[in-house]
Amino acid sequence: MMARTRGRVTSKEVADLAGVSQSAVSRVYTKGASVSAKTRARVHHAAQQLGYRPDPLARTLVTGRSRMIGIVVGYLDNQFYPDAIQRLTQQLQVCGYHALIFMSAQEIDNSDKTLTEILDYKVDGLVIASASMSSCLAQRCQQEGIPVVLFNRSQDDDRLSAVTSDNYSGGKKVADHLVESGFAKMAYIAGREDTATQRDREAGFISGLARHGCALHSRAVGQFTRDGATEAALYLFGPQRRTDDRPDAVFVANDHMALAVMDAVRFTCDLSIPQDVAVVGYDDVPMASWPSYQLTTVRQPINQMVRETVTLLLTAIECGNSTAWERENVKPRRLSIDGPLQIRQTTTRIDS
Amino acid sequence: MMARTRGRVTSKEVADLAGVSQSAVSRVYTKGASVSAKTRARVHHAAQQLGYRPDPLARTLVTGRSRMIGIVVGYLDNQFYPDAIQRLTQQLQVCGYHALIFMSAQEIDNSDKTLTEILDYKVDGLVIASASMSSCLAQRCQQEGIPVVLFNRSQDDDRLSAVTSDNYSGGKKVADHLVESGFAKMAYIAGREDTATQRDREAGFISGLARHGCALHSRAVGQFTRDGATEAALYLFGPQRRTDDRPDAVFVANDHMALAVMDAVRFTCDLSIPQDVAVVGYDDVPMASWPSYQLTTVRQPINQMVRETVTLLLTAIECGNSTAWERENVKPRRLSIDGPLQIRQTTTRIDS
DNA sequence: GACGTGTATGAATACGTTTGCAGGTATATA
DNA sequence: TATATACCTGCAAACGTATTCATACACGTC
Repeated sequence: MMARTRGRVTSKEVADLAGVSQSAVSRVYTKGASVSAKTRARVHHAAQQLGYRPDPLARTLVTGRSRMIGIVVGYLDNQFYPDAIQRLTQQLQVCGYHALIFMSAQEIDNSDKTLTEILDYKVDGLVIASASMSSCLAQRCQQEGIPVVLFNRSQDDDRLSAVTSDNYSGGKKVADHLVESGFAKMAYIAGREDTATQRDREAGFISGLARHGCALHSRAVGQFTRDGATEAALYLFGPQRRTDDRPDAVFVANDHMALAVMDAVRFTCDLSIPQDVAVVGYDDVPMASWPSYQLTTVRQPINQMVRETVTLLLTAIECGNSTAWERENVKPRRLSIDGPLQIRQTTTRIDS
Repeated sequence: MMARTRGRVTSKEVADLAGVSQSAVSRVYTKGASVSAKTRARVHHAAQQLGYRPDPLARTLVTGRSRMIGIVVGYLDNQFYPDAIQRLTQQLQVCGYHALIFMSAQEIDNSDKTLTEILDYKVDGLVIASASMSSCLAQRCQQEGIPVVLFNRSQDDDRLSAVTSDNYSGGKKVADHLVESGFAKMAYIAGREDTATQRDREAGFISGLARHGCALHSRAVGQFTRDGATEAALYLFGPQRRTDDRPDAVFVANDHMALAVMDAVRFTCDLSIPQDVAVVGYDDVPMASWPSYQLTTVRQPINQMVRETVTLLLTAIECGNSTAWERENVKPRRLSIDGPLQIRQTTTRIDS
C-alpha cells in the first residue's frame, strides 16, 4: 500500500500500472460491466497497491446519480426524530446509499432556500420528516424528477408518497382503552392544527369516543412543542379550573408533549397520575418507558416505517428510467402502518 | 422564469442566451473574479430567465473544495448530541458550509470504512463527536490534508485540534459543591475508560475531593450508556449493599447516565434524592432541568464550543494554501472552555 | 503619438469518471 | 476452413464547471 502524498489516485494511474486502458479500470468498478477475470485481477492488484478508490463526485457528474438521500428534519428536540434518523441512516447505508441530513429552519422562505440547496447537491431522493416544509416543494421535486417520501407526515397533496403509522386507528385505540379503563371526562391536547398527523389522531380519538357514546370534555393546543404543551396542561389542569370541571384523562398528540404535560400536571398542578389524571401519548419514544414516566402510548412501528420508507424511495429511484413501469410503480403510495397501544402506568387505575 | 423539462440548465446555455462566453458566466459566480458591470448584468438576467444555478458538484470536481463539513457521531440517544448537531449545522450554514452527518457504527472496522466513505465525498473538514472512532483516522485525514476538529472529545494524539469543556475544572467544581453541601461518602460512576473526557472529569473530581481532605468512597463504570449506568447504580445502591456502606452522593460522568441513575435509585432502590443520595451529572442536557429530574450538573457551554469548533475548522480550511501561515496557524489547538455548575435540587440539602 | 498599466474577455484545458462505438480475439458451429 | 456469435477491450466524447493564457481594449501619462 503506497501512500500518495498529494491529491488522489486516479483511475488513469491505476490503468498505467496495470497496463490496461482507463476504461478497463472503470469497468472493473462499475457493476454489470463486462471485464475478463485476468484484467480484473490485474486492476485490483494495481488499485490496492496504489490505494485507489473511485471518486463518487466525478461519477455523479456523468451518471447523474449520487447515491445520496437527503433527509429533511425540523427540530431534534423530539427524541422520535433522532431515533428515526439513526435507523434511516443505517438502513440506507445497508442499501449502499448515504444520508445527507438537512435541518429546515423555522421560517418558510428559509426552508425553501434549504430545499434548493439540497437539490443542487443532486440527491437521488428525499425523505421529509419536517412539518414545517412548504408544500410547493413537492412540485419542484416532481419537476426535477427526484422521488420524495414523507416520513411520519402526511399531506393533502396526494401526489407524494408518505409513510406514517395509522394515526386514526391509534387515536381510536386510545379512546377504547380510556373508556374501558373507566375514565369519563376526556381531554385532548392537539399538535399543530395544520398537520394531517394531528388531525388524524384527533379524529380517530373522537370517533372512538363516540362509538362508546362519549364526547370530548375539553381540548387545548400544544403545537407539538414542549412549551406549548405545558401551557395547554395548565389551561386544562391549572388552579383556575374548578375541580368538578377537570378532565380525568388526557390524550396528548405526541410523547414529546405528553412528557411535558406529565411534568406540569405533577409538579405545577400538584396532581397525581393516574389517580387524578390519566395521560396517554403517541410515538413511544425511549423516555416513555423510563421509570419516571411509564407513559401509556401508541407505539410507532418505527422499524417497519423506516423499512417501508427506504423501499419506497429506492424502487422509485431505480425504476426512474423504464418508462413502462414508471407510471405504474412510481405512482405515489400512502402507507399507514398499524402500531399497538403500549399500556403502562399512566392509565392504570388503582382500585382502592 | 422558464422551467426546463429535462436536466439542468448549464452555464453554457446561459452564456449563449447572454451572448457571452461560458467563462464569463462562470466568473460572475466566482467571487473575486473580474467581470464588467455590463456583462454581469446580462448574465444575471439570462440566468434568472433560465433558472440557472451553478452545479456544486462540478465545481467541486475542479476546485477540490466542496463546502461540505462531515460530522461524525456515534449514537443519538444521548440528547447532548442531537442538540450539538443542530447548532453545528446551523452555524456552518451561516458560514456558507453544509453539514454531512455520518453515524459511525459500533464496530471498529466498520467505523474505519465509514471514514473512508466520508473522505471519498471530499468534505473540506471533519468534526468528530464520536468516542468510538479509531485514532488512526487522525493520521489518514492529516495525510489527505483535510482538517479535523474533535468535539467534546479529547485524545492523547495531540496532532488533532479539539474543543471540549474544561472537564477537569468541572469535576473539581462538583467536588467543591458536594463537600460544601455537607456530603461525605462520595461515589463516582465512570464513562468509557478509554476516553479522555472520562479520565479528566474523574481526575478533577478526585483532586477536588483531595483538596478538602476527602477521598472517593466507591466507584463503578457505566460506559456512557443508559444500561451501563443503571447497572452501576444498582451496584452502588442496590439492596445487597449495607446501609452504612452506601454513598450519600454520586457524581455521574454525564447526564445521559445520571438520569438513568436517578431512575434506578428512586424506583428500583427506593431511595430519595437528595435525602438519601445526592446526584450530579455533566452536560446540562434539556432533560436535566425538567421538573421530574432537576439535576445538578456541569453545564457544557455548547454555543461557545460550537462557535470555536467552526472557527477552528474554517480557519484551518481557508489557510490550507498559504504555506507561510500554514505551520503557524493550522497548528492543532486544544481548547477547553469553562462551564458553570448548574445547581438544582438533586444536591439541595433539606435541613430538617 | 508611443508606451505602459490595468481590466475584461474568450478559447482551451483540466478535473475523474462513465459509456457508446468500433474493432479484436477467442470459441463454437457449420 | 469459413462464418457467426459471444465476449473483451481501447478510443474518444461527454458531464458542468474553474482557471490559465493570450489577446484586446481603454485610459492616462510622458
